[in-house]
Amino acid sequence: MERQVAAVRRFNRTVTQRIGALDDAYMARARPLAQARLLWEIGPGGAEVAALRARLGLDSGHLSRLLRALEGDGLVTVGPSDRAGDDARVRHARLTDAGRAEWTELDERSDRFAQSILEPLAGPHRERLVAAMAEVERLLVSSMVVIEPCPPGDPRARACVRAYAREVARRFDDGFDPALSSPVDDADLTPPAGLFLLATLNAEPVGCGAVKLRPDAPAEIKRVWVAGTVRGLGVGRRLLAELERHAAQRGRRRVRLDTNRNLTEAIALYRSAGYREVEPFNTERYAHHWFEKRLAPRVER
Amino acid sequence: MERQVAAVRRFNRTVTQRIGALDDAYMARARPLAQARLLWEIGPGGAEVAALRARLGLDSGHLSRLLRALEGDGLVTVGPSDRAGDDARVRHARLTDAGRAEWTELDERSDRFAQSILEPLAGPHRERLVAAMAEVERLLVSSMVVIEPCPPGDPRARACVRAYAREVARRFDDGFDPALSSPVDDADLTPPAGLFLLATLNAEPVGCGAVKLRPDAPAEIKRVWVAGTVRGLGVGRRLLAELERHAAQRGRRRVRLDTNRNLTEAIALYRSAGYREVEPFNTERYAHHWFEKRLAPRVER
DNA sequence: CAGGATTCCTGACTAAAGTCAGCTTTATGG
DNA sequence: CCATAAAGCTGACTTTAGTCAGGAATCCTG
Repeated sequence: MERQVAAVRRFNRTVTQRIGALDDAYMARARPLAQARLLWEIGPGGAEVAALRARLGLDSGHLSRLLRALEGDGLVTVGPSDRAGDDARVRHARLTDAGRAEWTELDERSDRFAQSILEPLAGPHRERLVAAMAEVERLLVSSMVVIEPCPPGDPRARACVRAYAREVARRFDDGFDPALSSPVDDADLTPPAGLFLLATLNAEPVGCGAVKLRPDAPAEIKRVWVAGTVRGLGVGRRLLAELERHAAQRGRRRVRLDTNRNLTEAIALYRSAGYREVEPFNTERYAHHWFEKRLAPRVER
Repeated sequence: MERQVAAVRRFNRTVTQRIGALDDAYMARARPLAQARLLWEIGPGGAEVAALRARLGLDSGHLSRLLRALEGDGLVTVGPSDRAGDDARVRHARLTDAGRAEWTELDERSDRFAQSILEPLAGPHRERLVAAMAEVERLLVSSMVVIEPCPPGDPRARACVRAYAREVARRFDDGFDPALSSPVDDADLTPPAGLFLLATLNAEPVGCGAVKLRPDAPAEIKRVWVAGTVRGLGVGRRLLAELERHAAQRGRRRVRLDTNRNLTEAIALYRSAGYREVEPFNTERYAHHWFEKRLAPRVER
């Protein structure tokens, strides 16, 4: 671990600092960095002011002033949304022609900067750098995924469950009709009857998982799903572990689940997480495999 | 190439930006970021003011003021070097006990930050991240190596040649006595009689190479050396290519060199760069292999 | 439709960063 | 020993960044 920490620190120092500083220098033209970044973030398609504030993490007053500055330079116009019926409080920033030209310039500079990094390297090294960068990026992204309890009625939770249903419908041999599957009630996934976990990346939902805690039955895990964009990065495993931890904490000694034979990664995950296949314990229409795992009793924490 | 540029840009954006910002946040305690960075950079061993200025890229006035601020807080003392005989204009910054305590705190924060990146990842992913980070770092470092012509009498050039002699003395079966080797005159490596190239990383010399251009003989390459810290990153290949380019530009159609059998990486490099082994063309005491390469005639540029 | 919540804006600041000219002290090369 | 250069300091700025309290317009909810 110590060695790993040292490696991460060295990386932060050389890469983050140096590249970061250079990137800023390339970005800032005659303009203050914050303005350049904002212009960039608005982009050719325009953006809502609220979204910009969230993405750049700026104070509302500060952002307003930056927008006024860009407006003053004739690069941006800020006005209400063009679609009628939209919330008229929400304002929309758009690039003018001059702004678009400036944006293109920034885009090209960014390209040139990336090229200047690749250019001194010989072909194979170049390919290795790109591959390693992609790997770092993927893994860092996955380490930024946050998992927390969430009411199953939350819109983000609903979005995940819908995505889950869509995917399952695509992958099951005979499609998926929710009406034929045993239904799950929101109340069963709300503490203390159960728990729904939501995985988010930068506040965007990217996964979910739930556990049902019936009074004197084994805990039952449902709806473990991970978005394609972060699959293969251990998010599923983290969700599962978190659900098991919760069940153990609530005194359950066993946890079980059923799954479809086409969900091969899920089955692999369950096996490698210590689940053993058992006889069917329900009559779920779409299930082919039933798993169970014994939990070590855990102290309340 | 386009795909690679896009990958680098995505990396710059997500990794550099996010990690960079977080790193700053961890670094800055109650103190302004620039002060914290400076304190960190001074380190437990102290540092010369000029070195700090170079490393942090700060204006002399700005740095002075930052030092005064840290001095005012009792964290740093600035005075002349402790060794007698040193240049008394050069001032040396040292941490006080309080400053050392603060430094330790920053060090621990940096550790904690690195841990917070690793912690959400499962073991194997963690190892992959560390490996990928190391790879990115090495390759980026290599892409920051600058190769340029340099007078062979320059102190940095001399340092490289000394390092070359030391290494060669260690690796040759029978040591290396410069007196027994055919001597190379500085004048032969100075334009137009020849060329000496220096490879530097952040202004530190990390490699060299030279070519001798006798009037009507093939160009002869000498003293290609790369420091251990950047070996395996294509610096040797770049040096070689640059020397060949120069020879071609000066009208030479062939370039040759001799080498010792123990310099296996060098031999592999020459072969893969298109050199073919030829009969001995000189009586160099330490040479076992003689190589030659035909150059494509190149237009002046 | 009243009252509260949202969204964005402005005014009035403070803090930090960065710039530049000129000064003092110390080295160095004839 | 003198002229010149180099290292670092101070004073006197300007520019950016960031904060916070209110205020107008718009929306939502009962």
